[in-house]
Amino acid sequence: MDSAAHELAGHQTVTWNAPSPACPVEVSLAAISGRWTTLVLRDLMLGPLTFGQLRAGLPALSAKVLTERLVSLRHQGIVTRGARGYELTERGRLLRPLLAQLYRTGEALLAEP
Amino acid sequence: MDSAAHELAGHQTVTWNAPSPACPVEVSLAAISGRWTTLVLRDLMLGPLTFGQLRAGLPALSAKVLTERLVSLRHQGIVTRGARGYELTERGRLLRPLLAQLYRTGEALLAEP
DNA sequence: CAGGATCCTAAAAGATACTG
DNA sequence: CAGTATCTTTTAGGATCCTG
Repeated sequence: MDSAAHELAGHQTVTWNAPSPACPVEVSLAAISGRWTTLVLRDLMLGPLTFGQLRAGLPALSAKVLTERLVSLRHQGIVTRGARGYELTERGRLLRPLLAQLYRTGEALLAEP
Repeated sequence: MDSAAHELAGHQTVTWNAPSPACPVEVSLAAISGRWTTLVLRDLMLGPLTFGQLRAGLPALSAKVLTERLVSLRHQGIVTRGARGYELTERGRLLRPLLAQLYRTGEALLAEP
């Protein structure tokens, strides 16, 4: 209860309270927010992919939105574009435990109705 | 790489791919999505709170949006309204590790620029 | 106090067409 | 193929006023 309480307390200072860009929770949310974003990240976790490969894996995702996601992720330093296409950065790989936790929590929610 | 890979693989089937409500990741995202939602959840992690107490803790949050959040969280079975105000359910408490992970990941992202 | 009902604006998403 | 540009629709958020 100790470290968890500390971590939760740090989630925004208690006095002025507005969703603050400096809050670690907001930083994480910014990285995964937006429709399709977690799916794009999941695919990139497996290795570099080109634009076309990403589209092929997510057929219902329009080019426009995919472009927007990739631009945003690049601006956040989560993805880079190189010779092999798009690829997670060191920072991007930090998101893996978060995706895993999202999955685990979802499973738990589905199991406890 | 084993259990993590399994968890990531489960994040949507690979063939038809669209954000599916049945996907555990989407279930988790639904629980925490929306501006202010994580802050409301954080406050409720500490114990039951009335509508007014929640507003007092989040002064910049309008009554309308707070109402929307609480309705949504109640429909998801994450929050109940009782004699002592609003309170997390058993299911709602399942979100604690996720909030902690959001915080930790955010810290890590801020540390690795 | 604890909300509900309206109205308005802004941002996100989707469709489509186009370009290097 | 790998995007960009433009347009329309949808959704979220905020402001304000009203009510039990």
